[in-house]
Amino acid sequence: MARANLTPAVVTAAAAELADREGFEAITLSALARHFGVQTASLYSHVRDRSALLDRVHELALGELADRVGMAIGGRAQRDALTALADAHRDYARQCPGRWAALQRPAAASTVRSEAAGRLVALTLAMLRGYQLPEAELVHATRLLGATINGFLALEVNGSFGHREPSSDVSWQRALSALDTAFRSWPTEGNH
Amino acid sequence: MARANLTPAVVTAAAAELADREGFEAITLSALARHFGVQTASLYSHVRDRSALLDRVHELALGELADRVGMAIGGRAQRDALTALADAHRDYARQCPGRWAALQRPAAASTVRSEAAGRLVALTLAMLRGYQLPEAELVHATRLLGATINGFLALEVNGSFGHREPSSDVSWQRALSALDTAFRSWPTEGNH
DNA sequence: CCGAAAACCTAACAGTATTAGGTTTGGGTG
DNA sequence: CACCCAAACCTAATACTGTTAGGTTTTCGG
Repeated sequence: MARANLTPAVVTAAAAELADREGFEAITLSALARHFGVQTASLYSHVRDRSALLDRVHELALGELADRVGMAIGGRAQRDALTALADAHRDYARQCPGRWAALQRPAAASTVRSEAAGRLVALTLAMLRGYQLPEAELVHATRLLGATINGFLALEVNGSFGHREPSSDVSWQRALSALDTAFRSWPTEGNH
Repeated sequence: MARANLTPAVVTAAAAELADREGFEAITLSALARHFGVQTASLYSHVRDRSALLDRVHELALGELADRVGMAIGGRAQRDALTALADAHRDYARQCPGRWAALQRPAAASTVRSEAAGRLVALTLAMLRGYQLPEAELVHATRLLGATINGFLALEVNGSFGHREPSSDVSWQRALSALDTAFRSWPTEGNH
């Protein structure tokens, strides 16, 4: 049998595809080894352990998401930019559910310092700056934005909205409207 | 050795305490068996399998959360009620992180129909009705509320906010203000 | 061409869930 | 009170999983 000639990047990519296909929990060294026609133990030449592999998938997903967000918000401002950023997240969660799930676990220290993380933060801040918030409030706005988007998508992905009417698309519009309003009329000091 | 005299409820309670102490992933039949001084296989007399056990913890947590929310929002309305409901969630997530984590996984069909779930939904709707939203919008408001609260707490619990300044308490206040504003000025038809 | 690094393997261990079937125990009934 | 049966518990086995240690093979650059 020809050898697989694996690299950390190849293993990580396969893990991401496996996660999208069969769920994040399906990322297993055994399954990957089977996929490559290799012994499980051999993977340890390319990845420190399972946890490190999941961290790599996390960072991969972060980079892909940042790419999409960058494409989406270019040239837009305020609600248009907000919608573009949020929809980019939502499309990613739907098209790559396994990768997206990888983003829900705590980021490794190295991921926090990664280029991908910095890029996504920068894009988010760029979008928010269109709302002219006080500089000191940007961090709170970022947290609210992340909480709402991730919270909504988590509920949507795991089926908490049921398949009930009305469609969650309408709820999504309402959520974006609420965020847009919040950013346009952000409370200032004294106005708790 | 005297026998443990287990019941499904006792096993579930121990699983919940284990989760709060060592994390949701630490809920393992082996660990519970060790805790009770019993063979792992013996637990299958009381619980169908691990998945069913996690579902039971989920439902237990749902009931406890509904209790707290019920206590919290009594006699309050609008922002006071919103704050009480949200803080009840937040306190629960902090004091019972393992139980709270159990709520993040998809609810079993039986849990959806459970008394606890119905009670929490009813309390949430009661709070929202104080805002005089159109009846057809209650679903969307509920989804936004759940998304924001769960999303915020998920980010807070897994340390995504870092331990950076400013404290997430301020961000929490901002999020509640945003929700309060959203509910008070909910978009009506034509007002996208 | 050859030597070293990288890729891969075998072997082993530990922990986990799960099933099948047997044993003990305790409480209600004849 | 004896018995008996259902529930509680056990033993034994299987099948995964992750992980480490150390050996073999392939490949590629000098």
